[in-house]
Amino acid sequence: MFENLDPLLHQQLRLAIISLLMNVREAEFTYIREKTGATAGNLSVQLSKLKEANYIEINKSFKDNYPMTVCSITDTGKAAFDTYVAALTKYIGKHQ
Amino acid sequence: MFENLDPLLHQQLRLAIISLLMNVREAEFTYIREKTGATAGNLSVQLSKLKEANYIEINKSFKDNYPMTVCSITDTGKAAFDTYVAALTKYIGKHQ
DNA sequence: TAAATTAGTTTACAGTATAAACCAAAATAA
DNA sequence: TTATTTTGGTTTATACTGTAAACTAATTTA
Repeated sequence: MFENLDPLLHQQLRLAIISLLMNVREAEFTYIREKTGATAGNLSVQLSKLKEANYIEINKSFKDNYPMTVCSITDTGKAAFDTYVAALTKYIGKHQ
Repeated sequence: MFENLDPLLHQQLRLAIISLLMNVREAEFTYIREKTGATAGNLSVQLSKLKEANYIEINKSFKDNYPMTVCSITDTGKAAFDTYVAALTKYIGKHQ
């Protein structure tokens, strides 16, 4: 009746990150930080977890002499998000 | 951009409980346990948290000489669920 | 009368989330 | 030039949470 909700996605900040990345090709660390309102520390940790699960890719480079971290969602991440949304919808389905 | 998700509702079992109670006038402990697949211990803890927040009411009585715990959602709980669903929808909105 | 079942609660532990502390380089101010 | 601040992060300590296991207590069954 109630499917399991992917614990990696069922967390506010990580869900917000993935939600953002579903809508853009890629996004900078700073951009994600601003959009989500997260602290840099927290964001760094949660991005690492998403990367470990292969839900996102992280590319570190330099831009104007400053480090720049660019993130993008993987196919695995997209699929996980779709599955999560489908499951979640069954919890809240009749009431949206 | 991303509203906060009520942490009390943003948890699988508690969300399942509330989701169930949105659809019935009241439900027994055992019924909720079967529907959610939770262990009795976990269910007991999470019901207590929902009660503390006044999201549900818990009535303990006896039925056929056995204790019987009956739960129902409060107006506060209904409002919280609606708010939660509205917020959550913004995270997953475009992809449902 | 011993064992199993029903219906829970309590609690100890593992896992998670988060902010604070930290790092390093670059830019700016004094 | 040298101190201070800013940028862009990472690491880590702590508090919080979720969960299963252990427990309680009454009842039923063998």
